[in-house]
Amino acid sequence: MAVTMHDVAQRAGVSIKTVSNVVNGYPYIRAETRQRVQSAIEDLGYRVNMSARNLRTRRTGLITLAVPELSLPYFAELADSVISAADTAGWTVLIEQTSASRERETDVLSGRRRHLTDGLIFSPLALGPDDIALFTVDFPIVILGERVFGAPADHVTMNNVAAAKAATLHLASLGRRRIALIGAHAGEQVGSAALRTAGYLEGLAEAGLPHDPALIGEAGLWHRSTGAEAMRRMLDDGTEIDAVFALNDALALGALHALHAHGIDVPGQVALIGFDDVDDAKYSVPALSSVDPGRDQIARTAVELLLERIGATGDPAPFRRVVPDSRIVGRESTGDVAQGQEGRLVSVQEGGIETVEVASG
Amino acid sequence: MAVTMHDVAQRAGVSIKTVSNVVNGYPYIRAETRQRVQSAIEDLGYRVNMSARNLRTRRTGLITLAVPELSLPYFAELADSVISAADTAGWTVLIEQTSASRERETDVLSGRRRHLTDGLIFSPLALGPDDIALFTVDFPIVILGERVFGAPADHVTMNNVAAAKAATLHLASLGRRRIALIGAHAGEQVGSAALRTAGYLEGLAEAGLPHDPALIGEAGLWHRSTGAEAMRRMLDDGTEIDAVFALNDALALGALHALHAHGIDVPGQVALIGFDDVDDAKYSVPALSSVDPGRDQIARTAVELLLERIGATGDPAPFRRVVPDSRIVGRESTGDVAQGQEGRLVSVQEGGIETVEVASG
DNA sequence: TTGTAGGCGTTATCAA
DNA sequence: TTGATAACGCCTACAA
Repeated sequence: MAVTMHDVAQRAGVSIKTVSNVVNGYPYIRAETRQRVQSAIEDLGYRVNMSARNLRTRRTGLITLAVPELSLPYFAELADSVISAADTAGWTVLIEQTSASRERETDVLSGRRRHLTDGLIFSPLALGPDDIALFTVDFPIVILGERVFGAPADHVTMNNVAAAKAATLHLASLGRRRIALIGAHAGEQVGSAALRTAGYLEGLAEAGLPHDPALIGEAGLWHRSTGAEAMRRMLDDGTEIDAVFALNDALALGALHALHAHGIDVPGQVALIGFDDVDDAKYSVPALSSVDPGRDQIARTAVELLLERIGATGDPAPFRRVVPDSRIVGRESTGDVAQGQEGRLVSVQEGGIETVEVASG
Repeated sequence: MAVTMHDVAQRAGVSIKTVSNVVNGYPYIRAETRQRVQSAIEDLGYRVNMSARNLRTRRTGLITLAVPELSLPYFAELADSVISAADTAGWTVLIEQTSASRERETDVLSGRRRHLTDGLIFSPLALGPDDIALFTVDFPIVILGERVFGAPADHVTMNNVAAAKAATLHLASLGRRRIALIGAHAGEQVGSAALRTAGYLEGLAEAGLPHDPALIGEAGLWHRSTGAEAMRRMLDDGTEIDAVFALNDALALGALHALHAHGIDVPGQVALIGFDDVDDAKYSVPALSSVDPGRDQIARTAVELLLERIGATGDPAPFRRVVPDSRIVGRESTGDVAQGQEGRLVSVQEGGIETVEVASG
């Protein structure tokens, strides 16, 4: 049977409450008493029973991070950052994988596991603006991305349009004229695909390049395999290109594979840039240029906002939308650095913080 | 204030116990009563309070998975598999990152979070055979890997020696004579590095190749960067090689980068094989041959063994050691397939199950 | 088939 | 500075 505060109290010859005080760092305890309790705790190997504490305090000390899939490097790295940030603040993270399915994303908001944690950092991929009502719940949420603006929650997003535009302009500045896009979602109005595509189009316009639909490659899921397929299709169609902007790094690495398979030199014949700046990017051959959307800052900010709201009392603060700075990192795949050299910072797109008006939930 | 069973009972005009029975699927309830309770639950938006249930049942429904780092693709994919397997069985996974530090690994066994979950799947990287005593705890553990054999726990391990030997023999079978190893840990007696190195030496011996210390490249951490460095050092030293066995895929991808930077053709001049068969392997250029250690089966087996032990009553079953089959997957980097083709199965090393004698903890 | 009583281990309240 | 006592919300016995 597990050791309880009762056992410790008995052994130390004090009351249960005193043990509790010692455990929780209550300051007004005689040093001698504290010492005796500490010894008893160690002798008995006592550990606080979290379930009991949680029941009593109505807090679990856990937050949920809901992402599509951990095996996607971007989300694995994000999870790493979120866990570390939460850990520093003394909190523990529970990860939910949604597989980007509508059902599982809904479940995250109202399912079985909901009452296990005190708050949610949520990166939705299936839910959209029509589902805002689902976000009206009795626990704080921080939403990553811009699929569901208007939901009663804080948002931490990427600088998608500005960063995509900057990436496109960077390719244009290298003299590329036939810039393909890989990863588009036809007809979608919200989400990263739509925003990054918009940025791409803005970039083309600003560079004075025409928009050719043949240069748009669809890819529903942003995996290496779909990136490779989309690239292959475009090449097989005989579409003439001299640059590729892939909407994330997985797509870019897949595209790189397909380009290589077609005997096309990167960056000689085709310059390539991705998005996310995952760790892999540095080590592909050639090393992949990418957009660094400020992942670590996103993670830290999300945890910060969430814990702030969990700890908040009184009137709810207005919701905020935070956009970290993003950066274009030039590497070998755009010829920004010679082979074997580190990536270099090409440009920075500034983010910002704004307050969002939402009917309080 | 949150809705409790009490509120539901009142609304449905039944006792608390009846609500509890409905919630927990107790069969002997009149359909009409059940219906009434269900409606009350929905009207009120009632959710079970997990803390209270956990306190009462002494179960949390959570298990911990402790790994070094999620940003390492192998562990991200392992976590994905473990979460999925646990989810299927109705369990939730809490991930702890240890950064392979001794302190954090010890913490996993006895720290603050220990009482949050019912069991532990642990992939230690710092603790070793001298720390077996730490594993004598009052909750079940499944250990991944073979650093701490003898600990009172079930083990799920890779077929390290046999698989490494097979990988080495595969390179030899391609006519390679100067097979380098990347990722060795000098002086270490336990752990993946030691075992895979042993397999490499066995492979060399069986192929009748001499062991040349110049062909052994050290790399403490198995990251892409350290793999690239180790490879670079060896190349800069002018060591003659025609094949590389990297002890994991991250090292292999780093090595590939370094080989490329030196203008060396893979597999033309140097054949390359990794270990882990992470998703990246398929999409590097050239696609990376690798050892598939049976990750998914490892995850499923670990979850299965753990849940079995959590649910066990009565005398403890003897500890088991399970070794899934491993496979050599040949791709472009060993010239096993032509460019653009899928990998092919080169060989299978059979694992097995054995019972381990350990003084019961 | 349903209800009542009691306790799981902790923290909050209020005295002492 | 410390102690008694009452919840927190649920489940297990046992009774009806």
